[in-house]
Amino acid sequence: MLSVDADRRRRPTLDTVAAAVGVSRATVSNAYNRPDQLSSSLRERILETARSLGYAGPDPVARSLATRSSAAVGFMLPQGLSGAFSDPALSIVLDGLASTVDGHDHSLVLMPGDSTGGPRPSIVARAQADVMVAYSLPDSAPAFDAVAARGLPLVVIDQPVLPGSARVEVQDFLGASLAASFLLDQGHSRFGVLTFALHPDGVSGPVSADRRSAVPFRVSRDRLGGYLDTLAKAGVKPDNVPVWEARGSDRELGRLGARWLLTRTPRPSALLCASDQLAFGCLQAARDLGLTVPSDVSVVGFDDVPEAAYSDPPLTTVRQPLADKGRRAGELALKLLAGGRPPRPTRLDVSLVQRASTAPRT
Amino acid sequence: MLSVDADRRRRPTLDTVAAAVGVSRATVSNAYNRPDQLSSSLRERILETARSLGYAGPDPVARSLATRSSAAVGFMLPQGLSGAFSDPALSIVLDGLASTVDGHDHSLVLMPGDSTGGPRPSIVARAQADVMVAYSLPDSAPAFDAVAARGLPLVVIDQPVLPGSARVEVQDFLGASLAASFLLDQGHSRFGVLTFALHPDGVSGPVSADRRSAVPFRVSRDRLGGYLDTLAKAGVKPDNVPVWEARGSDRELGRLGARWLLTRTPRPSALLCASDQLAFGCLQAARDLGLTVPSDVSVVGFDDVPEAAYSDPPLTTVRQPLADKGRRAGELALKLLAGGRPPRPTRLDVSLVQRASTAPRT
DNA sequence: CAGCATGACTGAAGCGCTTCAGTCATGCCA
DNA sequence: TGGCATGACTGAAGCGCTTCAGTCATGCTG
Repeated sequence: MLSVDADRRRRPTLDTVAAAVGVSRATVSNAYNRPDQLSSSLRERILETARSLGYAGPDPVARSLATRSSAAVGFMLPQGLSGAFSDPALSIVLDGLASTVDGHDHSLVLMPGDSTGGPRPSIVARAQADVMVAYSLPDSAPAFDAVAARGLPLVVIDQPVLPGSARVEVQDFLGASLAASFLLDQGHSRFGVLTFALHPDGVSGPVSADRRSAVPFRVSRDRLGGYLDTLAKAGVKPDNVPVWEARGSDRELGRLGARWLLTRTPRPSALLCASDQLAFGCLQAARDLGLTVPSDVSVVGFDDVPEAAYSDPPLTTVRQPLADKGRRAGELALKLLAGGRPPRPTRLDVSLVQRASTAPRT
Repeated sequence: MLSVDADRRRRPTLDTVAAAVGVSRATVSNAYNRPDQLSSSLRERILETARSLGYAGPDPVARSLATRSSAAVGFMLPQGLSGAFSDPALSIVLDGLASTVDGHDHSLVLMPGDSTGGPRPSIVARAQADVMVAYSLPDSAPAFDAVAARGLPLVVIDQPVLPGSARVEVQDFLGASLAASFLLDQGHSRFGVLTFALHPDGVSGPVSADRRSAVPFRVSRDRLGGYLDTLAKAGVKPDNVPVWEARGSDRELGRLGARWLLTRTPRPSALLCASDQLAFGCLQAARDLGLTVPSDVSVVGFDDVPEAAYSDPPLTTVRQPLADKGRRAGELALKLLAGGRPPRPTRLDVSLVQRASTAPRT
């Protein structure tokens, strides 16, 4: 402990190096940040001395203070990382984002959410980032106020418009509607819907009518709405469509919900899921119950994660360009950072990918 | 652009608030950080004024500079986030870590690696974190020097000891050896091994003898070594065991490698994989080739990710306590931050989980 | 050779905050 | 009433860096 403290206290600074070389602090700073401002021989000498003194370069924090920029983008998640990373869709988005900002020498600060459906405001208030990206937080999450209070630029992904923020999103409603139409065309008439969280309260279970109103997660709202509205237009009353809400989007929660859905009477001949993970759970549940997909029951997912092509059977699903979503968000973040105005929202396309988990109703 | 700049310039600071309330800057600071240092009525007044002025609390960067602590832990990855997050094992570790540090109001800064097998030194040098966690980087990655140069405390996961660093690791060699012994006991004698990267150069393919030496990734080294040494002790010469190196650890790369392994002559009756993801790829490859698991070929994985219980067939695999690994790393990081000395390495247990992807040789 | 552009380096003013040694009433005890 | 502990607040010294307006030789032009 003592020695750590001592280490800290002794760490050389710009001044140390400047004194050792016999130049001004500004010159040493220039040696690192503006090589064109000094002769290369002097620069070499400075760098060499720095090395021998154990000086690792300008302190990032002090640098950030002086430049008023921390070269980092904050990423706000609706839940803890556990839930987050078990969702491959998020991983892909995050990767797209990370590679974009990393390419511009910005780092990524992760801000996990809690039961309120987003990071705590105190976390946001203290995060060392100069632009924030929100990923599918509930509408009016407290985190948004915290971002606004700091006056940080904001990019939202899968989120309704917020004043002054840039936005990238996917046509979730349309995608869901494509899937529902497809199944209707295949002759199905008894449906079940499996959605992920409608509310951030961590509840799983059958969805009552009142829980279906004022859904704060836009994605859930649109996918569920896209399914139910399309069915309703075709004459399938929402009241006759059992809906299960899973508190997260993973395979096991999907299995649980699907078990419930597949034991309703009459049994649905088609299951519409809000994500591929949930759909994988359905495949499992069907197996558990001795049902065959797709002859006994058709299943569609949403996202088209890579695994959807390899499941057994391969999944019919709604494709959205996940990596693009992340990349685009990264570009927007960098643009806002550079002082750009938020452009009009980027809307990404969806399409239905037909594989083997669906079949015409026999 | 103008307005953003103006916004920036106008943002209130502690001084603005202090002046507005008519107290000293120190008192405003105390209102936020040491409520016991002033009367609660004054504190209320300060907070109220701050709110009305649009002051969001002390600037995190300035605060970090003054306190010489950025309340963040850096996480260094061997690859880009894409590869990283497609690996559920990493996600789980990261979640354990994140929830631990988040509970102590520390944030998480991600530092993705590149083709050198770790984050670029420049990234490390500029990262605003006061402790670093390295996850399975290659031995002597340049990132380590950068950490050392900054004098930051370091926690390594799955990594050989580095002077002054804390360490948590899993008994990979033992785990691999358990799996190999098990298959030997089951009567198998023709094996194939599927490993993830031995070197950070992004090469996939059959592994030659020279590539097998001086493997910089400890995990790869130990798992591969555990497999081959155990087989060798039982009389199965390493030269007779085909080994495929996948450049990453995902299902598709596994499938590719398994296709090669399963088309060797004689065909292996058992496949030993360095990860569950690779093993899932084997299951797929076997299906592709019209082989049945486990009657035609047995497959074992490594990690025991949740999905291993649900694959078809469920995977026999080596279990390691992934979440614990992350949590423990988080605790160590916090401990080092508090000035603690690195304790002796934490060694986590492994065990073999038998499921349905293995069978006695017929 | 005067005049001037150029290159190389410096001084000092911040960036916004924390912290610690004080200062100054106040109230209490003997 | 003197002495002193206590609570409330302040002044000023940093934290380590960037940046911009200079300063000062130096060499080039006409």
